[in-house]
Amino acid sequence: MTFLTTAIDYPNGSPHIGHAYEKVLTDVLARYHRLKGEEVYFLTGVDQHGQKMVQTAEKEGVNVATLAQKNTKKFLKLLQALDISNDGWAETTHDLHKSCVAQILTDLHQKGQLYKKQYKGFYSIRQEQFLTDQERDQDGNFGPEWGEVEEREEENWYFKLSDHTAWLREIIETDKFGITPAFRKAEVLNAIARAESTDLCISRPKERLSWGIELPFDKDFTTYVWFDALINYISFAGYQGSVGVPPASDQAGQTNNPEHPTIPDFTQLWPARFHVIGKDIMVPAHAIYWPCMLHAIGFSDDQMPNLPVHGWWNVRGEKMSKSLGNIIDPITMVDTVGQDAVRYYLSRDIATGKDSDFDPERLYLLFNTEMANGLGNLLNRSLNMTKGSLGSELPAYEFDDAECQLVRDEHAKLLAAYSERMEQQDLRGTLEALVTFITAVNTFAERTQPWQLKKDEAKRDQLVAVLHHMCEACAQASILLTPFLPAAAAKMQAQLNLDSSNLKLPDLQWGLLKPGHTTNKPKPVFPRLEKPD
RNA sequence: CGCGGGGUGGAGCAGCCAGGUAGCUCGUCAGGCUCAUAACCUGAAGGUCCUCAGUUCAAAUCUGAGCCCCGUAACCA
Repeated sequence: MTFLTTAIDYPNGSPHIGHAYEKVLTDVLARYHRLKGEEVYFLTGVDQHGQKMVQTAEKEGVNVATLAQKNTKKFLKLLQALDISNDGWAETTHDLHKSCVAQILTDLHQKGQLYKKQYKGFYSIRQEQFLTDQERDQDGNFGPEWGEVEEREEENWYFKLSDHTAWLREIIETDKFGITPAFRKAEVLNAIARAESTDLCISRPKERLSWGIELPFDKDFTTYVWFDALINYISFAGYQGSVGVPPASDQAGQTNNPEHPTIPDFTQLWPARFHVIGKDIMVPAHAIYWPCMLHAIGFSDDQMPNLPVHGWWNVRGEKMSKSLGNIIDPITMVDTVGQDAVRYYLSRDIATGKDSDFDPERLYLLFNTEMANGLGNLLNRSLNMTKGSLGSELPAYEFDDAECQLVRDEHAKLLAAYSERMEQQDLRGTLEALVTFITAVNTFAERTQPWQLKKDEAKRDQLVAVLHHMCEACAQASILLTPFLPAAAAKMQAQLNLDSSNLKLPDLQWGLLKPGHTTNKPKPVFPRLEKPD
């Protein structure tokens, strides 16, 4: 089974376009793997514990559990708005997760991977962590990024991270723990060098923080939020038999995928094919803590996940932030331009791994030119001519020529490029290949001029061939578009009268529309977006 | 400071890891078509791939030096 996850979001605020991006990116990958015929389990969720949740709740004057619940709903709403096809849903306050974390802590404690230590040092209240000399700047001071720093003496529990760093370096260098793009891998290796000698403090005294998971062997402490959150990737995947009914991933109290009402068998899921994450949580959490935790728990080298690290959407070259007031609300965006346009833009206008600028102008432009004018118009003109010239029926035909052959060649090229690009998580390149194909088919129409062929009864066989190639091309394109725009692809298929339910990528070949196939009434699938103002 | 990203025709970006006719979307100019969502197609103009040096038969791509821009508090993918 192919197991894909997103990072779990921190619900101390509303989701923004970056959250939406990670969901769409992972959803496209999940749907792609399903299209390949793989059984997929796609997990996403929320990380509800931690000091910052408590702080936000205090600021808003509400109970922290209430806050978590309220904001979690917003993230669930986002999944619906974007038609995210997650199979599982992780909430770290769920009992199933808490007991799994407790079991792991107990286990690590017994293995001697955890120890208690008195530590006196400088503590950043903002970052909730002790600072070491490595955090000092060249003048020996702690920079403003740490906020208020105070000297504090405290007893805490530590995880022997340093036991695993040499091993970690090895599996990253040998790509057993895959990190992409390549420049991120270099960054992680660099970060290991800096963090090699320090262990990870995994507890917070309960009097300071009680919102979290209690250490099972020392009731005076709460588990550090990352040590808790990262475990969601296995707790909600059935690790240590944590089977049972997971939390509901929609507001009707159902999991999104009725095929997976309970958590599947862990041995079939692990290792995760991908943990899709953002660049900000790569170091240290996902690229250092997490593999070391897995190693300490006892996972072998070939049971390590892969880490595709995506970039950020900026706004006018600036980082998106609440203080700049340039946050883009994905749900408003979907309400304005529709789910298809948002999914298309988020897939189309960013190179996976890099940053990009979120530019509404480009969203309109790309969607209108490539989907409305390109694919949508192609489908519309194909169906219209089939209806007007052939009474919506595509009978058998004999005709073939170089132009027809060219369309089939372009289709073969598309199939090759599609898989190649998708295997590299290059959504943008994949869509570019699709657009190239669409253009080729539009060119085919210009050259063969079916509207002229129609006038000559002697050329009817050629007309049938041309229209079949056009409709067939649309059918093919609709299948390949499914991971990106599932709703639009389904509409296309309805108009083409194509049942795609059992179609898988490996056996996708030219000839989906058999002789005698009838098409349905055309109606624009991608209405052009009218720019506001 | 250190760490990281970037500098590619008018705009925005791929390509660089695994050197070998510089690619994509838009824009501009000229033309064609009329089946279609005022959509589609063709042709053209436009580039010292930041600079310098090096390696090489060959460098946007590798190496070294330099210049410039951005990120590296919080909110947060």
